[in-house]
Amino acid sequence: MSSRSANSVPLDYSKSCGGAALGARLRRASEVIDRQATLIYQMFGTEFEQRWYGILNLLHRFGGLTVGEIAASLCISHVAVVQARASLESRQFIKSKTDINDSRRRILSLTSQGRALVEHLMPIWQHMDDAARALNAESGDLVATLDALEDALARQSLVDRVMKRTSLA
Amino acid sequence: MSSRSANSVPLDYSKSCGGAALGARLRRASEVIDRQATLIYQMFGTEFEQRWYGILNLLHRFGGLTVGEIAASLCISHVAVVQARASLESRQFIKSKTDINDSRRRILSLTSQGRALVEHLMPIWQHMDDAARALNAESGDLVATLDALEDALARQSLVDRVMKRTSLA
DNA sequence: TTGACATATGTAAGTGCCTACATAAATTGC
DNA sequence: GCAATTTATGTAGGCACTTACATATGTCAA
Repeated sequence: MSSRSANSVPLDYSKSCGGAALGARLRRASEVIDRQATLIYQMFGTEFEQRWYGILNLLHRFGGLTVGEIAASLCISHVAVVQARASLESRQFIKSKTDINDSRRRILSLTSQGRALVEHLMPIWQHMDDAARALNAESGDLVATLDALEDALARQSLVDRVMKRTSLA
Repeated sequence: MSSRSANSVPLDYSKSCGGAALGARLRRASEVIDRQATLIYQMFGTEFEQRWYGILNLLHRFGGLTVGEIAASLCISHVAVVQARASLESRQFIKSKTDINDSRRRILSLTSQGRALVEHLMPIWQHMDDAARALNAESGDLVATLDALEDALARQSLVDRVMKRTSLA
């Protein structure tokens, strides 16, 4: 490596950054977790996409649900649900039918293959939960911290906080 | 809404989920922050992409750097840097030249327009830093918690933690 | 000094979300 | 009972990353 600048460039600059890098920091953490989870499914020999998790779990626990209900419950856009649905339906893990009482709605439910997939992955998910609980404890309760962040942002959004400090306020 | 199932579906199911949802939880938080930051730049009337931030900051503080140096410093892939570079260069905020001593390398640096953009955004970034510091305090030191999470994962990865609990160990 | 390997950058395609927009069906007000 | 609005779903394309692979250049050992 050239000695031109190597000495002066920090090894993990994002750690030293404030506001505008907080999102990047969170993104990086989520990507690490996602990557590791993907590896675990691979080692377990099961084709599985992260985005299936919430939907499969909800359908397994609560039976048939609409796209909108799932989106609301998982706090994601309905579009994300629609996309995951396409992916799950093409592999026949879920099926969908139009609601008899409201034909705008589409009710999703597990197929027997979907149920089998959930049963198959249950032990892995249990282990992941255990591991996550340990990680959470070791990190000083990340989950509580994320809850607190959401609360803080609900009290006053980042936009409001910044605008308050600006001539644009 | 039909009464079919509404009562039984939790409002924020991802909060009640453990391991496999931790990544989703982090992702959601990062998206909230990113979205708000995007709004702030919009209100400030400046076209700005999130992914420019780290690179512009590094180049502003440390002068010319290579793609690899930037990637290492920001803990992102070199591909992410290459893509951001294309975006920044097409708008003439940065320029690049091949390293004289090693023609595999490409040294990126700010143009005068790039420097002007950084100077223009400095006050906003300062406000965002202040706001982030406040959010960090209100959330119970999110940054420290993320540091601790990274440390915990470095001690033992999620993969190892799960495999240890599995017959695959 | 040349062949094997390592390093730096770049391209293509994928991931899991998103916003903006389109369409169809239900509801509401007049 | 019909237009205006709201609600539910769907499509197109974007974002900030990623992995897998391709190419060019440098390094090092026999």
